[in-house]
Amino acid sequence: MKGLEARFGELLKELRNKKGLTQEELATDCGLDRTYISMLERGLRQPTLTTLFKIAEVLNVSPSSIVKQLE
Amino acid sequence: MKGLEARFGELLKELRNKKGLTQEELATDCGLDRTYISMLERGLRQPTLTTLFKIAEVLNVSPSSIVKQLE
DNA sequence: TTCACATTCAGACTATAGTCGTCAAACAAT
DNA sequence: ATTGTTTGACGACTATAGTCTGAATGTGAA
Repeated sequence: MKGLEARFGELLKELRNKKGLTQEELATDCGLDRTYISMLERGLRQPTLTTLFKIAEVLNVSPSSIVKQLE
Repeated sequence: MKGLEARFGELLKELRNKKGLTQEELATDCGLDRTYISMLERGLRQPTLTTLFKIAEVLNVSPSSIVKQLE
């Protein structure tokens, strides 16, 4: 079983691509750093709650739906 | 509108009490520190994803249901 | 090829998640 | 009043979330 961070990273990349955003666009819209988004997608970092909420808002999905896909 | 950390803290306290656990019992079952649980409940800290999952498991609720109550 | 854009990687940095030891406040029970 | 239990609060600490700059690598189109 893959780690939680890795699964979150894959999902994030998938959702971002579905919205047609680059990592940099997502980052600036979230008020986050470009390289940090890259690390999230590669499973090298995991978000805090508020970061999850910021990302979900920009991606137009509910934070809970993201979490649900990780369960 | 109250901050996300504060709302998470209140919810955590409510769920913990509903299960009849002390902060210390919850902490050891989660593999976390007692003082950290105290800080979470007081809204002084916010969890990362994996911490959210650990806590949810011990409380017998789904992580997404916790997040959903914060939206 | 070359140009432009997207992503990875690396290092140094700041902010905060999370630990640990301890003590005091609050609240029960006797 | 005292004993035990729970929680709050504190400072100091370690681990990691998150920033910043820049360079290397990839990708695709002209």
